[in-house]
Amino acid sequence: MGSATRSTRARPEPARFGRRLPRSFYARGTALVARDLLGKTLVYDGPAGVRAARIVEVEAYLGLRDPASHAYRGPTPRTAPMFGPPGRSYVYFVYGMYHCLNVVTERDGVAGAVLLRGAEPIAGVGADPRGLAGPGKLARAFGLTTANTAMDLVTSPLTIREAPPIRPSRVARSARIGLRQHETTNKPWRWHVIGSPGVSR
DNA sequence: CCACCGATTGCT
DNA sequence: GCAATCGGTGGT
Repeated sequence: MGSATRSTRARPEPARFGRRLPRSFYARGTALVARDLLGKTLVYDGPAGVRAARIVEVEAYLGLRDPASHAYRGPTPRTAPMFGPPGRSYVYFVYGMYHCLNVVTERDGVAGAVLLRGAEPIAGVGADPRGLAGPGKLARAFGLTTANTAMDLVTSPLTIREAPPIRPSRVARSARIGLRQHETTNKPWRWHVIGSPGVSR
């Protein structure tokens, strides 16, 4: 009926970026999702305007089997989104001054997420090629805080969009960064685009 | 209630 | 190499 044309309709999506990744993309296993996020476009159509960047560095975090994961000891108020349905954000606050953005991966009830550690500027995030190199800097450049946790990447203004894939020969895999060295935490669950200035290190 | 500490960053 | 800075978490 006529009610469909009221002002409740969503703001037009930015046309210059690719199509949003479907829910199914996020539900294929954390490691596979992590690898496939390289090259995709992170877009946030937020209060400060449209911001976008190309993802070039990620890390996978699991749940009860991963001592390095926030979800290792079970769900808490902060980590609840990690146990929620796939395709949502999990943003946490660390060191009293930084925020970090994750993409939730496993099915509802199972913990799993991919930390976005590095990206290359596309729009609205400055031109410094090193400005998004590191999870704290990336979240800051996008203006993301804990207020942005548990956002649905499939239906909200925070999205990840399709983009030309990264050649396998351009992808490196290594141990995760910033963890207390432990046999169980040094698994090769970090992926990055070789040579990109958006990689933290 | 209290004490510890971190999926970081930037400066010495 | 290390200080900054503070909310989440777990133990008392």
